[in-house]
Amino acid sequence: MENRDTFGWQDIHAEVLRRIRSGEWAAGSTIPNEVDLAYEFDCARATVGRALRALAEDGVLDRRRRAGTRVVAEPVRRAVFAIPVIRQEVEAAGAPYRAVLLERSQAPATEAVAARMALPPGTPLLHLRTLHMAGDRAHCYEDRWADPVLAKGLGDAPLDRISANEWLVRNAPYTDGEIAFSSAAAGPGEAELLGIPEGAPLFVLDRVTRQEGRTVTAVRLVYPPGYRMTAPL
Amino acid sequence: MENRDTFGWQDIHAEVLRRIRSGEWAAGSTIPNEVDLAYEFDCARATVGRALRALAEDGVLDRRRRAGTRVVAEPVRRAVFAIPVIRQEVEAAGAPYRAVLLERSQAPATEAVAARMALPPGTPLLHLRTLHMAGDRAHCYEDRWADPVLAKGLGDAPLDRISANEWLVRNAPYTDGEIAFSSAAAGPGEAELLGIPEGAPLFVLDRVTRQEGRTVTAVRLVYPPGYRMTAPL
DNA sequence: GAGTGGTCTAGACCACGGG
DNA sequence: CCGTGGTCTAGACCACTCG
Repeated sequence: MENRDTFGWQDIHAEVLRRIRSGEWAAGSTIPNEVDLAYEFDCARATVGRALRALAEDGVLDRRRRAGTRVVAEPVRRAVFAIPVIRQEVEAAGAPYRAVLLERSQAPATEAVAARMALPPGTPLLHLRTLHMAGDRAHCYEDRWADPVLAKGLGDAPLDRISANEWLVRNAPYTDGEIAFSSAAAGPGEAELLGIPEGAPLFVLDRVTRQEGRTVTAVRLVYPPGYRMTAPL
Repeated sequence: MENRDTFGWQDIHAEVLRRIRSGEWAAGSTIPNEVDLAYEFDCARATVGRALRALAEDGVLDRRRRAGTRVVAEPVRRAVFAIPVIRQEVEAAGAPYRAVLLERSQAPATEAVAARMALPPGTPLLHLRTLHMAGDRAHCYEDRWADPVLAKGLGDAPLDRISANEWLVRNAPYTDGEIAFSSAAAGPGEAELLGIPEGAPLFVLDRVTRQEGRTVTAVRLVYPPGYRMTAPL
């Protein structure tokens, strides 16, 4: 439709990507510098910079002062997963969401939990176990441990309206953390709660969040077989 | 060390994030516009824009023309996973890497594969099965199907030096695709190849890549129990 | 219609780090 | 040292969309 005679940064982004994909600019090679590209595309240097910065953030280019901009040799494939809010995940599937609070207690950290949270074993912690229901079917099982100091108030919060996760997001912000996916065989308790055979292959999501180096909460979400966590590439 | 009297975009980024985390700017509320913030921080509007854009890319802010910039109410947690190159993954663990090509053949697409690749069942495809070894231990099992036209040459390529994955990265670029994680019980074949009991909980990575809407390759990587895919939060 | 963010410019200075 | 990318500025125009 349009006959453009100028280039925006997205056009440059696309053109550079095309040259890389086509092999015109080989993996590992240095591409022209910003000034030269600005001349070629007849635009300001900042516009080229904007395009190249985006490609660098995508992991396609490696940019260094003085050394120039290189095409990354082995592009590490990165996938950005949107970790769903369980309530929304269930409702998006068209099922009514309900959470069943199985346990909320003060308990000393077990060996395993202490290791995950980088605390001495026996440290008093808040322990919450929740079953997330999609209609009358179990969607996933949540086993959460939280620091009673950093998450002060969680022990008494009304968790019928908002989940422990939502409470923590609002009241105990984190500065960093990790997430991990893995698989595990269903134990007797998990099997009964989720309504699946013992030993069934579970999908496990472990998440630890910290505030200034101190662990706020460690949560394990366990999904029955068939659950898929997907992301665009 | 330094006593700064000006603000860079990263300083503004940090300060805005602090105001959000502290509740000074509540979730869901609209924050001041770029012009006002530029006045407050005594800098150019573009500098504020740079900081706010970064926060929007992080999923913390929602920016709309005319409507202004709002603090996202339920920040969708995003995790960026670096999908490892298997050779590097193994060598990083200190084990010698070796790939065993179990099968390389032309075969018609099965129902399941046809569905995954959005092709009619029976379409002739390239089928490669590889066992990735870490020392004398199986690290993961790869089951790959590829379009023989888009991946022309893969059928004859010497896969002892570079893997099918590396060959495809170099010779059959993709424009888009998806990746998915899930769990599954080990079948008899997988169990024997990986040296684990039948029915053991596998960690499964499915990846499909396309070029201009046409599927280039569909690959399934199967890891034995204990494997973890981690990412910073 | 008007206010907001999105983009671009032409120029400037700075910070890093390869040679 | 000095070329490169990183950042900032002051201004301008545009695109979107809410009221």
